Amino acid sequence: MAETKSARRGYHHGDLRADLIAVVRALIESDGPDHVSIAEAARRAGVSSAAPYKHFRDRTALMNAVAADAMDRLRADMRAAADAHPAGSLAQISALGVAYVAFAVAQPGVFRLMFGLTEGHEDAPELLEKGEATFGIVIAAVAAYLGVAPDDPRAGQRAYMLWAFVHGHSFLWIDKKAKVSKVGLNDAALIHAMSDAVLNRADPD
Amino acid sequence: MAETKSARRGYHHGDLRADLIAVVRALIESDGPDHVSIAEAARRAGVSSAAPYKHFRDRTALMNAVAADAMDRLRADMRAAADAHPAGSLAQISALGVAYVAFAVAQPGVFRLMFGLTEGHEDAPELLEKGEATFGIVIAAVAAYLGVAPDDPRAGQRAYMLWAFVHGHSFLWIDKKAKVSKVGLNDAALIHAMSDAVLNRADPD
DNA sequence: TGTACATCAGTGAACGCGCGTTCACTGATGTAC
DNA sequence: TGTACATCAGTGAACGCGCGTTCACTGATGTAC
Repeated sequence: MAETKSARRGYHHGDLRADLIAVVRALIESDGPDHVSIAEAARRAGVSSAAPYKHFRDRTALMNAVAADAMDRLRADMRAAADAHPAGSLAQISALGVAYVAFAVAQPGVFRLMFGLTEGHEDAPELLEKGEATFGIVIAAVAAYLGVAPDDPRAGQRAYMLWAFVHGHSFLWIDKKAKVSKVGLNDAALIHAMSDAVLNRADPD
Repeated sequence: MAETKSARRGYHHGDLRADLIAVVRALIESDGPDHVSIAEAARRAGVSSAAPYKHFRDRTALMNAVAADAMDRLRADMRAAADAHPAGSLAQISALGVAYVAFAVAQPGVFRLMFGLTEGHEDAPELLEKGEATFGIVIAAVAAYLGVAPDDPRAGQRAYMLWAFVHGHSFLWIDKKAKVSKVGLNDAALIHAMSDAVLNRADPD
């Protein structure tokens, strides 16, 4: 939040737009993306229920802004994870998966907003683009590991297989549909084993 | 539906309970699980908005009944897929994955209801049990393939890896977050490649 | 075969609620002169 | 440095809406005799 509520002075808010995004993020985590109301967000920001409409056309626009912001943060996390390991190493690829799952577990509500079938995503091609840019990091790392060009279909296929796996693992976890502890492996070991299996064995061709 | 609306005669409905479940299933597919209202369901069943409360304690109970019903159908689909192939074959394991994804794609709304973080699932341990029974089919098939006992941790681990993969693949697909066509492999080939990789290569231990 | 009655699946009207959004407005701010 | 003014981020009251749920009721059905 740009300013705490108590720090707000006078008629103008300061940076209501940024504050609303922060407040909505918090609401999404506590209530779920579908139960967030603009009215409640305005209340939390200490502002009338009509004020948000000065910054966002409607509810959908606000939610999309939160999702776009989150996509940027996810990409930054993964970028950082990739940069922490040698390019083209298996460790780098595992680290990308670990970062993805960590993001989902730390911010499950926002993760659901980004990757669920959310109303208004059809009209926000920018979101899909941001998502593809993030996936591009994975493709590049996989291509480097395999020693092929990034546009080689094999890189895209293996990267997709890994993405689907960490995506499913994330959702099973945050939706409480599988007790991860039951599997008897920690997260990182599971992701590492999967990366190894997919990259050294998968032969779909 | 037990009776079509037009076939309904007189004061009593016939089998409102079953009809409501069918109507809600249809509403879930068209509007999404979170946008289903009891009022609308009652309207579609040709009944007053208070009638559903004779059969379900509240909205959550109705939704849970739909989810439980769907879990049974998913398990039956997977049972049938398993029975169509030799026990312990790779084809059997792939077929289980294909059946899972097919269910998700055919009934995305209900799939989301079953596997999303739905309100009231905490209080429906029966759902978790049904889910675990379904997953048990996969564990058994994997154990047979690996030639280990079903309670061998390796079977559970490999089965979970495969589950997470088809789960993620399903959600990316139905949530329109990845263009499956882009990967350049069809569904069955992708799942087969994954099963092969995980079962013949993964060495987490 | 006929009647009395208990059961309970339906009705329909009502409740309180919170929502998204619109509207004419007001007052704080920054800039041009 | 001081003043006039345009801008526009806020207000607060109002709207229409559909929801979940409750309530006292009514009438169809099946069973006991």
